Amino acid sequence: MKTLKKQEIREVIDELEKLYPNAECELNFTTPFELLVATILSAQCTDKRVNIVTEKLFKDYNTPEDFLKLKEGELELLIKSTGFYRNKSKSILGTSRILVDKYNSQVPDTREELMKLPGVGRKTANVVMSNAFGKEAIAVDTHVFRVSNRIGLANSSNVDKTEEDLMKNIPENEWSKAHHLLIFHGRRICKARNPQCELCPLRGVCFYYKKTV
DNA sequence: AACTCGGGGCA
DNA sequence: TGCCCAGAGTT
Repeated sequence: MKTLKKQEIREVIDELEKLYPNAECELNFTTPFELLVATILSAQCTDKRVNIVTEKLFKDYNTPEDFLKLKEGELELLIKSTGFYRNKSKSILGTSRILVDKYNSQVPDTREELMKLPGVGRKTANVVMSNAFGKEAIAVDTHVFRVSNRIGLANSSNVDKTEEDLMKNIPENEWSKAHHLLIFHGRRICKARNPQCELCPLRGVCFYYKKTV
């Protein structure tokens, strides 16, 4: 596998934008803190189920102070259907504690500070920076990783280097947009199993398609 | 690099 | 019933 040429990369982004003109974050939130909580909950869970949980959860709890009123076990019950609920409950409460104690209950907007919060890795930090603070970032989840390496926007076996490849190959003012386009494509056509290559406009340049033909 | 956490939707 | 889902922490 190699990576595409610059002109091909331009065409890929344009094609994906035509295919998904409304690609955007599908998690429901009204504040950076709500997005941070929703993104922690979204690990190995569909965003639809996260939205079902947060729709009720955020009615009663939408600030770090609110969540600190809950015991770990109480929060576990509220978020149970998102899976990994023990880890997520610890992460949300630990993060809430730090925000109240050190950040005046505000969510920091730098990757370094976000990644110090329990349960916040590079992917979650990038999602928050991009969708809550308008900073350009490429959050590499399973979809972005798979699709970009199949097509040839990246050529790497780990997510950190995939992010480096993407930042190198994609203009900085399009990082956040590209992130959403790759997720939409991964969920609808370039699926992990049985990808719908016959529906994909990127067949002409895609390394994965060339390999499977 | 491999392992663990996990309930719910869907075939 | 088996497989999979907008990851992160530990060993």
